[in-house]
Amino acid sequence: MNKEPLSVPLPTIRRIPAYLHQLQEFQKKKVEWVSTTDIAQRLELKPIQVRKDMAFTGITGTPKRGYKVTELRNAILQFLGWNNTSDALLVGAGALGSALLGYHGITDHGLNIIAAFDKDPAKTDKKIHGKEVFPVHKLPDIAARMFIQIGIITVPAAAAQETADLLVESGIKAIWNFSPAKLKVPEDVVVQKEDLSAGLAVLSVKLRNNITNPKDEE
Amino acid sequence: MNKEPLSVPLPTIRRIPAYLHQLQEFQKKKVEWVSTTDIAQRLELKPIQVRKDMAFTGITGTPKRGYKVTELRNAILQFLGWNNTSDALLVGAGALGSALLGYHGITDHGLNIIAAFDKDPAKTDKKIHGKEVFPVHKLPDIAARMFIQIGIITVPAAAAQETADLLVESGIKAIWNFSPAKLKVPEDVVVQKEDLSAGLAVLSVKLRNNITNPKDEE
DNA sequence: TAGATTGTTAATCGATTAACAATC
DNA sequence: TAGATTGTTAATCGATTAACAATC
Repeated sequence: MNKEPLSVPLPTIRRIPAYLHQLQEFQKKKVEWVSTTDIAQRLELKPIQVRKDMAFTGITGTPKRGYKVTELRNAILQFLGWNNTSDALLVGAGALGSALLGYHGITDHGLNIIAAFDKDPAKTDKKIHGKEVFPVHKLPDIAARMFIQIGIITVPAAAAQETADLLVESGIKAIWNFSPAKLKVPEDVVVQKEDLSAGLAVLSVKLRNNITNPKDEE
Repeated sequence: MNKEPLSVPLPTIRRIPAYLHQLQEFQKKKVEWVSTTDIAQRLELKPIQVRKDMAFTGITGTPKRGYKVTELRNAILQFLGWNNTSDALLVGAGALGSALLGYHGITDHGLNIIAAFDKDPAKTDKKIHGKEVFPVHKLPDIAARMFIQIGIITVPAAAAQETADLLVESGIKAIWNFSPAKLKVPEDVVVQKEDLSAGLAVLSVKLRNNITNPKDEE
């Protein structure tokens, strides 16, 4: 049954980086053991949920003491594949693309952006935050030569599908899509859509509810 | 029972901007009627799910024909409160903050970033993408005078809580938090955490699964 | 008209939470 | 030791999906 690894619930996967963040804080403070009660309190979650999530990393704790901080951290890095960084290419050197190029700490998340691409000649053949920006026609060659697996799309919606097609042709196997467009890709390519507007929608609705029903703390 | 408005499922709220995007595409093409089958197909969702979600906007369709594009679009804008834009302030004029300042189309999402703030004097008293960047000590006065309700945090994790405190003191009621820190705020302030690392974690796990189990398309 | 699509009610599925025995 | 915390099994909750009568 090759479906086993996929069976980790999506909400669990999404919470795991927050656990990692906490564990790194504990590690900085030289704390050796941590309980799910500690972690849950900091993240405003229920201890039982943290415990259930932790189980997916394969680490077992010890009753009364909790988990070893370092061991748990390493297990999470392993689980996410963030212990060694993967190379990635970014297409679309606009405002958002530049931000990702300049985002230190993205390497802590297992990603190393090698270079950027843009079809606007005004943006190419210079560096943004120390990364070279190439004309987009150079992408297939560079991607293939370096066996890049991950592509990041930060182009406008209208250009997103053609960008995805180009990445796929160039051998990319995973796309981090920051455009609002739904991408069509072959089944062996995974896409993760990062949708700011979804988050903003939640904020908008929460704000409206809070104004309409003050003190509604449930 | 004042809990009623909150009872819209969170996943529904997150999907709604994607529906809006599709409806605007249809509107551009001068399409008058749209069915949930159409929308679902474009977003790779089930029609029944789209129909269930639409019900929360209060709009009813007509059997055999579907929904009126314009009517549905307006209902969604109304539902999200994106029909008139709210003013917002942004704190942290680094790479990500600059990106948000330069992000056209954020006004389509009901947000109008009035100004930015930073505590680094090197970044202040100039404009980024046409928006003034002020020293952070000027925030309370500007926020109060303009009755700003929304604050955007794009500072590093270490400075996130103090930024949140400042925003709250200045009368902000909603915080869009792009830092990995969990913020403590009074109960009448809503926080939406935007967590890139959660998305990247999902991508990492999907990629690993796809490599380990090729052809696993389910 | 016939067929596609809606809205509603019920069934299923999956994630969260609770309960509790085991234990360092 | 006593008490806190783990891991497991069961119960609950909420969202998704299915079924289907109503209908333009």
